[in-house]
Amino acid sequence: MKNSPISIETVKNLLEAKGVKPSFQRISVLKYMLQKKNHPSVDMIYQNLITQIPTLSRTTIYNTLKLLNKKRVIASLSISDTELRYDYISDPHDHFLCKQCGQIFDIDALTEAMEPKEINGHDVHEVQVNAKGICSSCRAKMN
Amino acid sequence: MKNSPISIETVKNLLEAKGVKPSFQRISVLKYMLQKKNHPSVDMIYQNLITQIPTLSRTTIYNTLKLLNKKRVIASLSISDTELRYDYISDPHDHFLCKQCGQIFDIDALTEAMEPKEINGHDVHEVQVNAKGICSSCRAKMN
DNA sequence: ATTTAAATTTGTAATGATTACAAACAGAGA
DNA sequence: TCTCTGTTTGTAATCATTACAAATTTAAAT
Repeated sequence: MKNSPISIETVKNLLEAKGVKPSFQRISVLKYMLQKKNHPSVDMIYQNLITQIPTLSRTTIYNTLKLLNKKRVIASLSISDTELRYDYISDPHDHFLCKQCGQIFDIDALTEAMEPKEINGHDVHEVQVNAKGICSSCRAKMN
Repeated sequence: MKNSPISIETVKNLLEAKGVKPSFQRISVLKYMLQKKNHPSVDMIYQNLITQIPTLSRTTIYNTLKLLNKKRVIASLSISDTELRYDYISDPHDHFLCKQCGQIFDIDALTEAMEPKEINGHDVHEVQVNAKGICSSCRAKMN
């Protein structure tokens, strides 16, 4: 999980382009996601940012993620049994969740551009493909 | 959501075939799922069965679903943001969740038998394809 | 049938993620 | 500076799920 350095300015522009007023907290949350690329939970974000923003509230993370989700900057992943995870919206791809360590990995889309707008008369807004199992690193440790 | 009548005996045999001791509560839970085909939450099952089994405990539903899941009789669906839903394991198919009413519909598999055993070195145990949007019935009501 | 052991069910308390809500705060304009 | 609006914060409430131990049921053995 290497960190890609990303400037505040870049994140700020990104938020403005999506119609989100770029507050310090919002920039921090999105910057974290863009750099870590780790499909974080609310708590992963909170635990990391609280070291830099001592006054940060968990509620702000919830508010921010809900807003960014509504503005289609990030997607919420219903892949874990216990908590929502979030992902910056970029090229289409699928996800693999390790049931052992909880890490989520990007994987190539398992099927070609499957984005029907309608199924059986229902309006389709999104389709997510979730694989689950044991990641290579955890399998190695199990020997 | 029409109820297919299913005999106790049928459910009992099904459980035994999967190595699950067919207690009254377990039969009741699985019979409910087979008849309703509604991908229920714990609470949906509980609210229905409590009318027939006044002593029923929610914990029993949790225990039963966990056991049936382990024995591969049912699958747990991470599709709702708020609660786990469960589905009897039969022919491969995908799911559509209505974000308005919360109903889950079976849909034809969006892609052909996509069950890789390995992706990027990770062991894959299961793949779920989840569509979300607004169901036809809810859309009609929104006019 | 009685006794015993094991498995199942039940009820209550704890945990943990998320939401509700109102007070505190910050920034933009007049 | 004052005011208005939007943002952030902290606390309390809610809700799904799990932990756990007591009570009950079942099956086996005598």
